[in-house]
Amino acid sequence: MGPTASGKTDLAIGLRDHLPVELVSVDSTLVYRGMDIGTAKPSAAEQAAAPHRLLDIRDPAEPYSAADFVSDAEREIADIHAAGRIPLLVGGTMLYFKALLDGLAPMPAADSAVRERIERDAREHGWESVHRQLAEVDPKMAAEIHPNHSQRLSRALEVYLSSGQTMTELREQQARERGPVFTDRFNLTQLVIAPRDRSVLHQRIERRFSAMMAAGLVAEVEALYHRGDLHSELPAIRAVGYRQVWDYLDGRLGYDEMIERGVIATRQLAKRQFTWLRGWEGANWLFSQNIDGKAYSREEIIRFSLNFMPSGAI
RNA sequence: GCCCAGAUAGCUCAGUCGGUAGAGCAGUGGAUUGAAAAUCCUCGUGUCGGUGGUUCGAUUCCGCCUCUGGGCA
Repeated sequence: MGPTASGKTDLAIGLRDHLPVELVSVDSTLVYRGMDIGTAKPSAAEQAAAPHRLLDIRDPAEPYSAADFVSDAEREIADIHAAGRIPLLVGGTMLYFKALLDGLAPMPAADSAVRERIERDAREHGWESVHRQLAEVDPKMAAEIHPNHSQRLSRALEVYLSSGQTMTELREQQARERGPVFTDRFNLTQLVIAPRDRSVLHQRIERRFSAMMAAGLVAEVEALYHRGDLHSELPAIRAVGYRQVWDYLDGRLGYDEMIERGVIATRQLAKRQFTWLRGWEGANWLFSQNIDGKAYSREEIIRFSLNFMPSGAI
């Protein structure tokens, strides 16, 4: 686990030379085909040397979800174990990690018709009205969710409207029926890789974004743009970098502004990932720079991470 | 050289009929159960360009200086 641009992929590939691991991507954007440069997807050469699972499994028009990930990842993990190898899950989509570790409540999948109905209701009567409706059926959830948080408000009401059960009830059911948790089922080692100083990560992010531009990010997004069936509301097109280039192609951002907004969005993503990671139970931190700010070499980082591995694995 | 307009938070700017100032963006901390690279919440003292003057009190009014635009030479 680690924030964007922290060197996760590089470490994972390096570990493959030392341990019998198979890589499983934990990333909400790497699942999309045709989105390679902006997602920093491992190159063809890297994938040839170290195959990643759960890459390129969706078209950008198709949404992917935390629940999809959990079932896909469970399947890959079982498959890797069956082959007598160790699954190495690598990525920065922290909700996916959490969903895999803690499980999800038995909730209905997203329902676009119900979702649209709630959207329309919100447009006509405001989100306060949606919040009030939720408070009537699920006061506990309504109290937990900020009235401005349209996305979570919508989902909570959607769960009730499409299943007849409230999110609170379904979570209680999840707690009651909880089987053996992930950490009981498997011998788990959790590693976080990140630089010590935020400013170092900010520099890496800026440099990497420039490299993405040089590698042809605009052309990559242009290809998606010209397909005609994609739009800016899709999860894939809302991804960091893609959204800003899309706005540039739409004429809503100038070239320099596009780059600036893209870098800013990446920094903000990293900040949110840090919020997840800081409080992560069971995380072993692996800093990619020493106390003086000097960057560790790839070999040093690999060696440090091997120290955390259960001896039986090696 | 002259005229005009500016100079206020990291950036763009608002404002103070004279009582030492606040928005957006950035940044920070947090939340997060089928959109999560999404979405939402919290946090704002800075010689108000410098220096003299008027005043009980000047970032605000006046003079001079410096710098930045624009115009005229």
